[in-house]
Amino acid sequence: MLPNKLQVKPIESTFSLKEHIYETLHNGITSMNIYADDAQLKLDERQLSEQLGISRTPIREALARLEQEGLVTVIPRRGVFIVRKSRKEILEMITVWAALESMAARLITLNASDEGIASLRKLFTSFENGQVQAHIDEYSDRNIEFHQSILELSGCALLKETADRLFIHMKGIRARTISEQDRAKRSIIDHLHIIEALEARDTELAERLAREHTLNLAAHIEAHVDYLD
Amino acid sequence: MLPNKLQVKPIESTFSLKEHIYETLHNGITSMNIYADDAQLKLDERQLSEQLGISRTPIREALARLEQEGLVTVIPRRGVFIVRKSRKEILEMITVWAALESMAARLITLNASDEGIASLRKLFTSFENGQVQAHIDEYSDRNIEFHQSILELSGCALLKETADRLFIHMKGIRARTISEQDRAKRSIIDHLHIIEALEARDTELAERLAREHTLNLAAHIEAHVDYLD
DNA sequence: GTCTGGTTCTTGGTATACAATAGCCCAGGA
DNA sequence: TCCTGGGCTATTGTATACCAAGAACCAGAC
Repeated sequence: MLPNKLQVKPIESTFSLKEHIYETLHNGITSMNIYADDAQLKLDERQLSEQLGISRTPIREALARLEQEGLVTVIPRRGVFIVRKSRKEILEMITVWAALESMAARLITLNASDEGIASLRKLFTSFENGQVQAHIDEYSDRNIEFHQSILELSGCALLKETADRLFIHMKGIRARTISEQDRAKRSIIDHLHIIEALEARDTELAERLAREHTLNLAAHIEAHVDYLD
Repeated sequence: MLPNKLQVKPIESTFSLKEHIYETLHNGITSMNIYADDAQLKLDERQLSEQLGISRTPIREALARLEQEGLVTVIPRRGVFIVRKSRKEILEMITVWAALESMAARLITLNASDEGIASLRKLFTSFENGQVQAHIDEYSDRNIEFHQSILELSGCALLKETADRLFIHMKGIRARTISEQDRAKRSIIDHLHIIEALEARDTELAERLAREHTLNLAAHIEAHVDYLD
């Protein structure tokens, strides 16, 4: 049966050049390995404007935004450069992240619904029998989902937003560290413990476990990651 | 005795138009009462460019930066508007802040020097005899200093940086709430307790007190501040 | 070979013109 | 009087031209 009212497309994609360029550059930067020795870290406004067929203005706006997020730095009369995060900066990000996530865990025990907490457990049902090694890629995705969900369930949008801002810089790093088998196994156990604490509404325990789990990542990076300066 | 080597000024002030405009607008916005009924919330690019005697470009860059910080919002073909934070957003900011500051307190007990912790106590020596009411303005300054110092002493620059980003939006709010006598007195007691916990290197206690102190502010605002929507 | 001085050329900063569109106002008709 | 349609205005988005600063390079002198 056809509708008797005119169906209109709900929303016109609010396409904006600077937005588009921002996303393009953002994806490009976060998906490249900026720590490779031969990585091309310099960006050229004019070259980009030619490649993309647009003027410099929207590119400059996109670059300015990327600069404020800390992905690039623009040095007057030198050029625009993709920034390599130092080991110290990465560790600080994880520290802040731990602060955010532990607060999120706390809030969940106080405010979240039982259904919300239950949804966390579902993320890991397929790994119950220690099949982590077999599906390491899928696990990595679930791992990220788990942490995103924790922040989401806290009910504090800013908490998630702030963490997301940090997360931008972590994609590359995290994908590497998580793929080490041993850590994946331990990580999944940690997650289940956190879920149990949340289910039990044990505020202090959930907070502590969430914090320690994240800080463990920091310790691991400090000890084992050597491609940072 | 005169130096036998040429003394040079260490750094040339890297004056930039967009930087200057950014600061001007930033100061202007944070120091005005944007919650007054008759507050002028609209900004005009061209008007600003005429007033300041420069072109629109650097103004647009400054506005873009302010937008990313959440101080203004620019609606295409409508204009640039100063954003009023909702009560919910303010409360979320304080929640995130609490997360950051409690982590900072934790780190201080683990890493900071005794001298650093001692410096905190000095901030409040002049208020020891309950002279808070008499010097409420000075107290307000010290209060801010205290929280800044906590984040500073944590040794995690990003922690402070992230908090500063939130603090931008709090200036107006905080100045009002702190001036209520009763709260000032309670606040100073809280601070001293936090300092004691830090001095004792009691990690868990310091973390808890720092968190609760900040969350108390949230509770107070939720209960008593009525000029937010 | 090395240092010095200047010249060139790259590159971001700024100004300005033009385009696109959302909102407003007014006229005209029912 | 109210509604509708069109065009006018206000305001940001985008393109482009020009400028200034300084990094890099090169030549010449010692």
